[in-house]
Amino acid sequence: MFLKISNTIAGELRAVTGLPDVGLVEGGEHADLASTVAFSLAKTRKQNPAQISAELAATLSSRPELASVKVAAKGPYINFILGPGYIEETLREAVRPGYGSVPVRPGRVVLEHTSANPNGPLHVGHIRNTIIGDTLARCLKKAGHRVEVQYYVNDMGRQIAIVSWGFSHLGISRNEGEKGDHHVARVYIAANREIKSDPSIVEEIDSLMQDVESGDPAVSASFRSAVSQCLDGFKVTLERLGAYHDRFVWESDFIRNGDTERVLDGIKRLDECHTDGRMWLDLSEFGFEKEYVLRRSDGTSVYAARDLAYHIWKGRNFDRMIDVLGADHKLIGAQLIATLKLQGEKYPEIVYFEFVSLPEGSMSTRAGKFVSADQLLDEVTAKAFEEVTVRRPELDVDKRNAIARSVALAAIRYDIVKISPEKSTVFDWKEALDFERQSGPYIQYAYARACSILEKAGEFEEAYTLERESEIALAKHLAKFPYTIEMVVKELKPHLLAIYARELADLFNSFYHFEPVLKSEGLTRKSRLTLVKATQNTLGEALESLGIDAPRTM
RNA sequence: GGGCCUGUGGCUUAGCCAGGAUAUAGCGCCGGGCUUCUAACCCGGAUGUCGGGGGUUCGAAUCCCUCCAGGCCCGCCA
Repeated sequence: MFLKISNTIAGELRAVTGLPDVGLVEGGEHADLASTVAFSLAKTRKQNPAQISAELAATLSSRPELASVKVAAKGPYINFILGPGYIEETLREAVRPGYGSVPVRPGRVVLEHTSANPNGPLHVGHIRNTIIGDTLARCLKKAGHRVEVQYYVNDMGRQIAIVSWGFSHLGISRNEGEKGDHHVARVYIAANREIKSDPSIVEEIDSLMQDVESGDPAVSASFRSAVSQCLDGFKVTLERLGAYHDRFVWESDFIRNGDTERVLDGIKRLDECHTDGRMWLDLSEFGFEKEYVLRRSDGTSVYAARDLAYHIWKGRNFDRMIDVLGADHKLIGAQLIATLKLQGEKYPEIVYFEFVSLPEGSMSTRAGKFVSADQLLDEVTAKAFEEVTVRRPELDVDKRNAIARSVALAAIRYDIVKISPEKSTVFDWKEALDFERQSGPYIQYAYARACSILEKAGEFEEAYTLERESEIALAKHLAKFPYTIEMVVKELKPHLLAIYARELADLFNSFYHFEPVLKSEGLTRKSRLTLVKATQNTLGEALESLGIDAPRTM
């Protein structure tokens, strides 16, 4: 609704001024939308901008397309205030199930996220990737895109060789009840300690990497076993996080099926390719000084070569590729894109996020310095259970456990997704365990409240007459939901939805405290109930897109 | 040394790419509000050289230059 009226107003302004850019901005407290076009016209027309805006406002007021919009000049600004017709149409749309969704669009999108190395459990840094990626996938689907979500399993890297070596040399057995990924971390940390005290082990690691690339069955099986064990642990964590992958793609498959060799053969023919024992690309025409090495002098391929094969495969099977990667991948991501361009292949859109560190410094799986996602989930869930028990002591344990799980997931996902990805953050237990303002549970609570009102109200006839300030502000925000989803998908910025949902909950809570719903009467009651229903529906859709449960009671 | 990102009240943060009207919220602080639709809530108040300095513009948190501070990257690692 908001999108539609914005386009109409912009179109009218263009028609009236003849300018392509009509300076349409948010109106703040003055209006719903405003135009600053009078400033730019002031120069060419050599007139006072206030005079121009007054004239334009008068002209626009008489346009039939803007019949439901109040147009008024205020100084140099042209203000647009959306009227009752807009509110009514918004409410009619917002009460419908699936509000904000659009029909399926042509083309398929492949979105890769998380793809952490299987050398230890997912930690609070990795799950920033998971949550950004999963939220994007949900928003893309809501916006009508067909999406396949993939996890790229780095199963033949040096880290995995170290884990494999550790398993066969250190005899570290799995503890009772220990998750596979946590066990792998202990092996990995111990193996690194061994390497540090005896650097000659590095030769054994190198030899393992050569064996796996040449397809040695025993070594491959050993790698695969370690990776599978870790991945099984990841899957449990991802499930708890409410994040879903359609497919796990194994890096080694691109060696086994010959894709990597074929890709390297193709690259060999490029002018930018140099072979001096190793094989590398000169990407200086793209501004990269660094040599982009694809094959070692011992003949084995490096990660970049396999990644190239993976992306070419994705590009040929999908219409659009999106990768979610840590900011440490910026250089290699840009090199990957440059190389794909050289080959005339499709290249990915990459969403980067900055690092999450601990108060004591950066996280390191190798050094055992990390807070695992499992630990975070456990502690937040325990705290949530305490909270639920205090607030709802009458509920039985199962019910309280269910709410606690839902609240914990909301707290974790929201805490992470609300921060714009380009901001590096420091993990803070106090914030993670806070379920109040600007949190996921806060939004869930608004939803549960709306559900409670609707349940008590029973059947009612919908009506669309809103008069109070808090009602109108709420309804106007509902109108922006489809626009917000559009923006998230267009800009690949999931935090916009997080901010939107929080603002919606804020406005609903204010409305709730100012205007009685069930105790009001007649048209007012019907209209307010319709507003509550529209809000409940929109909050539900927003929460679903954020990967957060929408509990009817909490 | 070079490249990328970040710097907004004591703390966290939106807005920046597509420049506009007194800069968005939260935490914390001060003061109110639960016999009233779920107080995981609401209302009011104090708190800002939008890192510093130049520039462009009628207008700069937003664009350009420069400096400062922090993070990340610059492996025949992934």
